[in-house]
Order: sequence, then structure tokens, then C-alpha cells
Amino acid sequence: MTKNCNFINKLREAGLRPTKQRVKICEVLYNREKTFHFTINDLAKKISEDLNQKISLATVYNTVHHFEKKGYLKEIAINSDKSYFDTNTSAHHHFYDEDTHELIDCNQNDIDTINIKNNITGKKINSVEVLIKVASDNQNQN
Amino acid sequence: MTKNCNFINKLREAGLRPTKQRVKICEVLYNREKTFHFTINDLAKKISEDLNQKISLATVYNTVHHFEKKGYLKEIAINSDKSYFDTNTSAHHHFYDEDTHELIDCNQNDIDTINIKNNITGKKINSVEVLIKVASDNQNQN
DNA sequence: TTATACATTATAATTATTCTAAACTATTGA
DNA sequence: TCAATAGTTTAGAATAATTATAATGTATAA
Repeated sequence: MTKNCNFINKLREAGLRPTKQRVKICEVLYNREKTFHFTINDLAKKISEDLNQKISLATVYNTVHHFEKKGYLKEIAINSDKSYFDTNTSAHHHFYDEDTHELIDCNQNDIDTINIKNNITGKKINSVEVLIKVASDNQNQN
Repeated sequence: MTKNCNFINKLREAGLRPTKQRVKICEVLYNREKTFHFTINDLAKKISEDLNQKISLATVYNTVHHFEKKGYLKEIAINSDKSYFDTNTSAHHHFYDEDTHELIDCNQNDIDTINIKNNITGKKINSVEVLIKVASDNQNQN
């Protein structure tokens, strides 16, 4: 279990003042074994459930975006109506379960390394991401 | 250049009545050499530019979603703030130019076939999509 | 040709997100 | 230690994208 003082350092490193709210958000995001996939709503709900404290939605948005800019969170594009974030910021791919709307990290050995043979002229590749949409095998698909 | 009567047939096949509006939308979407990548706004603007007729935004939304359901359009997830659609519904991947916000189809020979070695238990793979984000080489990245 | 089910439309409602401006707080340096 | 200040939080307003509504219009089948 990571101590708050680590979060305070983390925030300082990012040039962000370690306020109560930001430390609380860090606790929810990073005090866990597995990586966390969430929407802003998920996160806001989790905060008000886990902690006996309301944090303004605007603050949650601000903080998540700050963290994203600093590379502490990564946005994962699934579809237009939900914006997912991932606490695992390393280059990796995802499964998306269309039944449960759950995002699952892809392991190294689930997929071969992607090899881009031709890039757009004059551009550099910033990221390569694979999204594998899955659903129940035993039912009709919509 | 595809004749309207083809569009009428296409609509009928989808179980959609070939109304003026839907045929016009088909013209804009499918009367072209290259595949078309667009947001609803792009499309609505293009319609009112190309044709001397206003089509209600609601109709554009409805029609695009109908077409998507019928497999005549594919939604491409880039990020949360824009919903892109693609008239190329075959399995293929994309480059996304972060400078121009343009979506470009990936050719077969730009990328090796993606091989998923382990899938989630009990699920079937519905799609595998790669998004390659690119940007200018000669400038600072944000 | 007429009844009916499906479509279109303008507008209202909803939702997600960002903006605003006032109140608050961490930090810095005297 | 304490005030100045620059950054932060907040509620609520503003915005933007999308969906719902309900009245009017239209393609289709009998």
C-alpha cells in the first residue's frame, strides 16, 4: 500500500500542488494491485463511495486531465460516448468486452508486436494501439 | 458515378425506405472514388454545400446510425470528443494525423496482419483495429 | 386510393464536458 | 511566523454533441 507521502512527491514532480483532493484522487487511482480502467463518472462515483468526502466534478476532470498531460494516465478511445482512462501508461493494447463494457489490458504474449511497414510521409508515429472488441460467443450479436 | 437507382436498391436491401433525404445522403457518402472519413458535422455541412437542400440534423444522425447498424458505415474511435465514420467497412486499420485531425486508411501492405494469440475465455473476437497516431516530425509535440 | 407504418422535422431535453468567477489554500520569502 | 501571491477548488452557468418528442409528411401494400 503506497503511502500518501509518495503521492505528494508524485504530484510535486508533476508541478502540481499536493492538495487534499489530488491526494485523494491518487489514492483511488494508484492504491491498487491491478491497473484501473475508468470513465470520469466511474472515478467520481468511486471517490464519493470510498472516501467520506465529495470532490467537485470539475476538480476530477481537471485532475484527470492534468495527470494525462503528465503521462500518469492514458486515454483509451473505445467509442464516442465514453471516454476511458487507464492507469497503465506503458505501450499496450486492449480487449473491450462489448457485453460488460469492460476494458481489459492485453498482455505482451496475447499479441505479436505490431510492425508498421509504411508510415505517412513526413510524419512520425506517436502511438500504435490495438483494440480487440469481444463479446459472448453463445448469443446473437447486435 | 453510381446512379440513384442503385442507392434506392441499397436502401431497400437494408429495409429502409428510399426517401429523398436518404438517397441524397447516399449520394454524398458513396458517389466518390475514395472512401470518406467524416464526423456528423462534416457530413451535414457537406450535404448543405453540395445539395440545394437542407436536411434536418436529426435525419442525418438517424440515417448514419441506420447505415452503421446495417454495416454500410463503420464508426472509428479516435478520441472522445469526435465521432468519426468511415465508408470503408472492410476490416482495415487507420492512421490518424494529430496535426490535421485527418483519418487515413491503412493499406494492406502498410502493416502486417495482426495475430491475437490469446483471447478472453468464452468470448469471440468481433473486431481487431489498429490506430496509428502520427504528427509532424519537425516540431514539439504537446 | 387509402390506410398505415415508417420518416422527417424543428425544437426540447439530455448528457458530457468546459468555463467562470468567487472563495480557498499551499507556497514563498521577508 | 505571516502575509502576499499564485495556483486550486467549487458550484453553477455555458457549450456542444447527441437523443427524444410529437406533429406533420410520405412510401408502400392492399
